[in-house]
Amino acid sequence: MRIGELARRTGVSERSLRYYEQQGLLVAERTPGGQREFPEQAVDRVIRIQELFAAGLHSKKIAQLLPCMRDADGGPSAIATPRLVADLVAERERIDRMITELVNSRGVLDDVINAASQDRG
Amino acid sequence: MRIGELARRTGVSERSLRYYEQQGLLVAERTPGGQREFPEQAVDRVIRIQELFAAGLHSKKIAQLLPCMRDADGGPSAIATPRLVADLVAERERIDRMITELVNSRGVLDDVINAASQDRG
DNA sequence: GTAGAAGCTAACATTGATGTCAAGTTCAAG
DNA sequence: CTTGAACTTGACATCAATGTTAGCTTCTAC
Repeated sequence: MRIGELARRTGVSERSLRYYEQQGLLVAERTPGGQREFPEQAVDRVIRIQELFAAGLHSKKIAQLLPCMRDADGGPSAIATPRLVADLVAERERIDRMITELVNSRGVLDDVINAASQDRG
Repeated sequence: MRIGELARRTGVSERSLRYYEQQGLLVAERTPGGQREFPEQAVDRVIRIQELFAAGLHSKKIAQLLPCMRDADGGPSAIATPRLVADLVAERERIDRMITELVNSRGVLDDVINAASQDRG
């Protein structure tokens, strides 16, 4: 599919998709005229890329990580190096702390929202 | 306490603490010489501010939110307006989506880490 | 072949919290 | 009083993903 459809189907801007390709996170064929042709599988991949961005990973690390993920259509095409594994373990710890913080913040918002709705009966 | 101690005890840089005060997130007395004097309670508050930042709230929204939180030492000093409540509900939904994404990403990292460690037995 | 939608590259802007540096002031202890 | 640590304000820099614009090209359908 071309970039417009991918953008529509993932909710990610064309600008970002081009950026992802530039960073090596997406691979696209090119038509003779030079337009990008993404595989169907790109939809899932974009969604996972977004999740990893949301988790605070930088594009460089995501680029290293992606080949080691098992895709919908098969096993991973690479195994993480020990160095990468160490990085990922650190990221995982960071994500765990982040989740804790998010849960706490969610609780704070809950309190404030509940206090207000209770105040107004 | 002065800013250095607060920075040490919260792990937040002095730069950020000054920024928080400027944004109305922290209130500090001043010594006759003009130095900030933070109350003991600022430690908890800074930690909660950091959590809210981590949750993706902007300083402006946090500033609105803070007076409505119940502090360690008492009830809330304000009740959220309906407008603010609507905002907070939206933020809460965003946080929920964010947690979901984080959990997914954590799973991806787990897979890659496990695949590597298993590969090396 | 032509019109309009969709795509391309490239460059510049934005955002928002935080880092950093400079030049000067205050504080605490001898 | 003096010295050094701690503090002040202000300005400028950074980061990384994304927005925006401009000028040009390709594709699709008639």
